[in-house]
Amino acid sequence: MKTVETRVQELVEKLRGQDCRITPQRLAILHVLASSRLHPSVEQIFAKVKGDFPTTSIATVYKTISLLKEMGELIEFSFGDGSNHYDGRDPFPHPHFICRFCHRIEDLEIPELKDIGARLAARSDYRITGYQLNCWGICPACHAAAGQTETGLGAG
Amino acid sequence: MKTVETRVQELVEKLRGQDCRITPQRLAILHVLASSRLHPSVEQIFAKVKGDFPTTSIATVYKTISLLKEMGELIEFSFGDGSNHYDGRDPFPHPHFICRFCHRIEDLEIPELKDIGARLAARSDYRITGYQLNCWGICPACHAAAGQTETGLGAG
DNA sequence: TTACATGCAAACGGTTTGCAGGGGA
DNA sequence: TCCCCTGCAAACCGTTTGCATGTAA
Repeated sequence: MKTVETRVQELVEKLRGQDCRITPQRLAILHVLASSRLHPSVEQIFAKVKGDFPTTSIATVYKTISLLKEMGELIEFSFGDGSNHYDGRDPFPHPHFICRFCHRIEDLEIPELKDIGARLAARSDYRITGYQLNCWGICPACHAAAGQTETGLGAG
Repeated sequence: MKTVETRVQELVEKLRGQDCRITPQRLAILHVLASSRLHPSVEQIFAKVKGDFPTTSIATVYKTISLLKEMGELIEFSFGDGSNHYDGRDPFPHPHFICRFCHRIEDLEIPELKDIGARLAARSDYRITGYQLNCWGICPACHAAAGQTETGLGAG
């Protein structure tokens, strides 16, 4: 995985290539996106950027996010919690894990599903061009913190 | 797969078991949920129910949906199109396909991923209790209707 | 008869938009 | 300098809530 600064520079160059200007606010947003492993919401990105630029508007965050999304440089997730979440580190589809208790969102390594993308893309009748695999459950921290009663594989 | 009427009766009995009343509006909602293969939104369910009960309120649809969701009798999806979609025919997780052009949502048969649920549940470190696999692409109808340029496996 | 469901309207919260002023290139 | 970007506020829209009335059991 590339470093945070490498990814920021990559995004800067892609924006410049689209005749977009690199403002201090945008740079701060890019840095949050490139460094956040926990798939932040717009509100969370906004909160971090505000630390450096207190006058920042949430509309600016939305506009930059929208720009990057159109360019295919970040993945948008709707986990049904009311707000969307974003992965700006790795815009290529990969499995995610959402803890039912603390709601943290992490990348998930599933070795036996490593080639799921190729398998899906190879299907001839449906022309699959992208996917999202989201898994819900209990993260190690929450599992350790409390005995758990939920078992089996239920809805969503 | 069970018939529409069988599924409606099943839902009726589960609601009765929770001391819920079976009103004509609810019965109509159950019928739409049990018969819709295309994973309707609340607005779409509302439109169908209104055909039989013109005075129906959308709040009633939301309340019944919420009830069934809590009972685990339907799956809720957020595909990022602004509204949630529901599967009341089969509340057990299974892959879905969303057409990028006509936005239809269908169940997807992926034989080689038939045991994905078991594989995920068997993972010891993360206690996975549910999942959603959503695939985006071009449905046969849209593919036939127009030449397509999109290839590869891009973001979500 | 009575507790629950309905339907209306207002509230809510995340997202989008319009616009005047500011600043990157 | 020029055009894009910012920040504010209002609009937007799916969803939730409160409450008086209606109705299933």
